Amino acid sequence: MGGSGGYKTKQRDTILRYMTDHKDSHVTVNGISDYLAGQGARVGTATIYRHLDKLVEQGLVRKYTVDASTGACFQYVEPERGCHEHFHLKCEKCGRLIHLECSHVRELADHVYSEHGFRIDPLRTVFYGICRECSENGLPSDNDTREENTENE
Amino acid sequence: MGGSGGYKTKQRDTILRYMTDHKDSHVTVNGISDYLAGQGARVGTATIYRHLDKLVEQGLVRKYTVDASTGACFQYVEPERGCHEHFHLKCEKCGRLIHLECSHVRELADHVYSEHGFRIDPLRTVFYGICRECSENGLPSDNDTREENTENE
DNA sequence: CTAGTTGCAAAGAGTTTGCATGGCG
DNA sequence: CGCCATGCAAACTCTTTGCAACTAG
Repeated sequence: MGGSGGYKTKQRDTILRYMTDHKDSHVTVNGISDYLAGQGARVGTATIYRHLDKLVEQGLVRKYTVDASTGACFQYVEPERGCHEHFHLKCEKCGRLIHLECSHVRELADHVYSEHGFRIDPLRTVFYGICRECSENGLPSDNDTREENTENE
Repeated sequence: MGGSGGYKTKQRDTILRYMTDHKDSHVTVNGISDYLAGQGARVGTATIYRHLDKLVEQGLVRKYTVDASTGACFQYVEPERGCHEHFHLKCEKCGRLIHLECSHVRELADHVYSEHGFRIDPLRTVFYGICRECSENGLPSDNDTREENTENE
């Protein structure tokens, strides 16, 4: 493929380093932008999007969308480690996104694949529900969670 | 408080009927809007969003986001079929929605609740991945699935 | 009559694109 | 020097909100 892939620029470096530094969390374009701005290493939003796109194509970064109005999340994927086997929990009340790294989940994924022939994509799949904090602080009576008009953001 | 749930209006009826008529496919707000406009039963976009939101809260409709720039997808959930009891798998390639009735999943939900304090909402949770048919017919070489997300739409 | 509902348009949020400038090679 | 990369702002798309008119109960 033709050479390209690109020049080695300061911005590309900055973004990639940010991604590798945050490989354990999902980051948003806004988050990157703000952080870099705070570091005095301001990078234009368009540039961030363009690099992230390239990285996704190269398989170095995964992109997933939790909610249409929230914006996409990105995460660095370590080439050596292959696929990350962790899932995400999203609280419908506080909107928090929680990491779930748990052998049970991996087992489930294996089971669904071998028994049902369906290969679950862990990075795309998000479990919706109510997190511990919200179910403790939220309602005294927990008779029906769905009624709680969520302020989805 | 509230009440509601509401008045019985022509628009609500129109939208709900559209949803039940398309229970086997995922629809977008735009799709609904266009279709209704073509039928002479034009309904404002805001109204569609508002009703869909309510229907989601009531558990009659499921919402999921495939891609930020594509818009959210909605699908009617048949109350009689007890879809509240099980989970769904959504194939990212063919778009099919598969019902997963499996004790393993419930076990996982239980585990996540007892160990991680997170209560998963089966109604809203959708597992994304690739279904059996697509992974068999889809790619000639299956050395790397990750690359195959071209026509994601 | 009262309160929820509708629709339009404006406001927001996230993402993409055009274009002139700047930097890598 | 050629060509890709960068930034800014404008353009777009999807979604939400404000508000006045409307309608179900």
